[in-house]
Amino acid sequence: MPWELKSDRPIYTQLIEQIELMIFSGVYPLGSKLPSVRDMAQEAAVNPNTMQKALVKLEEDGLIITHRTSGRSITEDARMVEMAKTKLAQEQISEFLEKMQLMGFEQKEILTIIDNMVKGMKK
Amino acid sequence: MPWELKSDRPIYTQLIEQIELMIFSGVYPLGSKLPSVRDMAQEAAVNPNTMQKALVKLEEDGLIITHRTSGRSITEDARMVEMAKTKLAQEQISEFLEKMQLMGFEQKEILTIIDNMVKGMKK
DNA sequence: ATTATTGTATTAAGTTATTAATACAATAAT
DNA sequence: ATTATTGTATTAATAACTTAATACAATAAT
Repeated sequence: MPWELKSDRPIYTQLIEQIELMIFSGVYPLGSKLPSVRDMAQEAAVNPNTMQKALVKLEEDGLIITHRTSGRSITEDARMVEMAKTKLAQEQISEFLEKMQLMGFEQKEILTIIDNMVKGMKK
Repeated sequence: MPWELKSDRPIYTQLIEQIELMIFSGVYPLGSKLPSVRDMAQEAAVNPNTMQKALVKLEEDGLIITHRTSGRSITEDARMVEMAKTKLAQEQISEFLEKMQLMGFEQKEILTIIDNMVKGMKK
């Protein structure tokens, strides 16, 4: 796992994204144990608190479970992973729709525009 | 125009939004002259540079034209206003779609989810 | 030509957010 | 019981961003 950390955005958000992807893609299988905060921090060459911050967020999203003194593990509930994915998506979406409405777009317009843009996307 | 400025977000972004709405809604008609930066700043009870920052952004978006020493005016081109609106929208959208794709969503999924959420919106 | 008004550039101050350093608390392992 | 390992909490340092203060430059108005 090549932790790719750029400096144009907060490190902890990048950690969140990459760990998420590792969970979604099975690098960390459902139910498996995660390395300790300190180990993960060292591997990513990051301060333990920064890694901690990322892990706490992932826990809030339901992807990770914390066992007070015996470390953390990935949830065993596959639906939970799907839900977390969807929850994150919906956060993005409502944030997005809110902005669009503030800009004065009607719902129909929004759908039309997105539809066009999606069609215009590569692949 | 009751400049409503809260402190939970940068002031200049709020200025941008409100001026945009004033343009879209005709408070500042196409081609009309804007008050000077200093006047607008005073009216909004804000530092001139903060207002300046907002105006520069609006200019980049094509809504406003700057006449070096004789102030600024709203563009006369109605299509320009529409385009600016659309441009802003598309920035929001591509940013959004990018995130969604990073999260591993397929295009079809994205459309479906948005469709559902829009249907669930009030009004 | 002078003055007043315009936008701009530069710099500093203030504020918020991010990251790091360190100490603490709980418990599994021995 | 002791020790080592775990996550947590608190505080400090750093960095980034936002806002403000001030000085500059260009030109329309007189």
